[in-house]
Amino acid sequence: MALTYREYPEPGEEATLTGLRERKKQRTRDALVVAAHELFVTQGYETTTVDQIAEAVDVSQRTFFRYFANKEEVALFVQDMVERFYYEAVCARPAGEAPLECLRNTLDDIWDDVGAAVEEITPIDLHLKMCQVIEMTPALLAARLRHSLLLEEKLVQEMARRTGVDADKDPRPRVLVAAFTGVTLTASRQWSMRNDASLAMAREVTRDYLAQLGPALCADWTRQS
Amino acid sequence: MALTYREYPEPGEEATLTGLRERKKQRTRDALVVAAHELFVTQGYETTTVDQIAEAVDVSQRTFFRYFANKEEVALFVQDMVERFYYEAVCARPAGEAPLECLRNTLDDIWDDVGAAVEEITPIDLHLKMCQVIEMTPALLAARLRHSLLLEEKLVQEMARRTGVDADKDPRPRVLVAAFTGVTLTASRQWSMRNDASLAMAREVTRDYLAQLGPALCADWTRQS
DNA sequence: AGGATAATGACAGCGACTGACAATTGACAA
DNA sequence: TTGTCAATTGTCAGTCGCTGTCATTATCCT
Repeated sequence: MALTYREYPEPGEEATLTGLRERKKQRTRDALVVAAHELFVTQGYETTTVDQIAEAVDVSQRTFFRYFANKEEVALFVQDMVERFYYEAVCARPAGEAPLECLRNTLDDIWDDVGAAVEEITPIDLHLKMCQVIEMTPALLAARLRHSLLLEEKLVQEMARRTGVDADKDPRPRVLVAAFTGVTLTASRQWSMRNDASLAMAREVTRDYLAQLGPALCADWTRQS
Repeated sequence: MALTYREYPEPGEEATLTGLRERKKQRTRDALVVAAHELFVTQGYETTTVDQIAEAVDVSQRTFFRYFANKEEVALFVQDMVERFYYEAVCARPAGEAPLECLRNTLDDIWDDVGAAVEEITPIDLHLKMCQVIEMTPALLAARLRHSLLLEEKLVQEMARRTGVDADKDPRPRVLVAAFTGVTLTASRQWSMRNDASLAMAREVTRDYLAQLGPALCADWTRQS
């Protein structure tokens, strides 16, 4: 069970589109993603078989499994792309920012670019509906949380690097990132369960939730925040 | 895919040990748990088949699936028991405490009782090794995170109830619980990866991590905390 | 003791996934 | 252009997780 996606920009390896072969592979993979998402959204994840997905793109089931290690992977493909996107945006931040600011500001900044990146693979509407399917489907939700944990570890390393602390001695990088991603996940979960979900809405909800991090830890909730 | 365990104390339904039938079922179930955990610990989760577990307890594979909805469930059985244990301890707390204090103090208080509760089913050593297997095995880690999310939602409701706020309007209960469980999960993860893991150690690591919640959110990490 | 009820075993079947091998297709040099 | 090599794909067989069904066995209750 690969934890990273094969076929995708390894660090240092450009996504070379040269050659008919490469282009054909990209097209097949994207077609599989879109076809799978459409099936998942219309008839549900569990009730969709891999054979159906393969048939929709007219490849063999075996070929499907050469592109995606398992059925979950094709379902989480776009979300994972967004996560990689976020991580790289964090790494590209100026050095001056405080850790929490860095994580939060990055999130606030990338939404438009995320939308563009998603559109290159699948219609945004489909992606939004797919987000709901992920939240609704236990197996997908579980896989999503595990993927988030992988991102978390990478963010921990980056925060430690930025601040010059040792993540193995000082718990603060882990604590910060854990709290941050915990709140972010909850926000995205609450967001996707709304029926008026949109990218703009995601930005707002996430911002609101993160703004409550300080007040929520406070002892006294009697005053309205 | 059941999200709760069948056969187990539903609210209001006592775990009646009356009757030979009930006792026999409990024994079979516990035997399955112990046999499964021993196999998982010695030869790994993925490489252990359900047939092997069933054979070790001398029941049919079909019977195994009458006790556990899937292979994951038997692996997470004890951890889930601990989570239920924690939740009920939270609900039994005095009303005066502030939300974060309540969650933290409960955690600090229950470790001994948790140990006793675990011992009733499986040797603690086995459970500790099983915790490591869970962290190491992608499928189990994913399932564990999803189960934690279920607990999270229950804790949100309880925190909202205690403080008299509406969890659908006020984001603070969700934000607090998300940050708290995020940090707690990270702590338990770091703990279980140590090779000197013990229950006492778990208490310490978790306490340390939670104590860093405030400082970690702080802008300035230049001073050693 | 005996009938109702619950637990189990045996079996057949589906879907996810994998290894192996043969067939096809694009890349590249002669 | 053509022939060779390597990458991609399809086919097939097989394992494992999991489920429905039905006959069999074991407990419960009067």
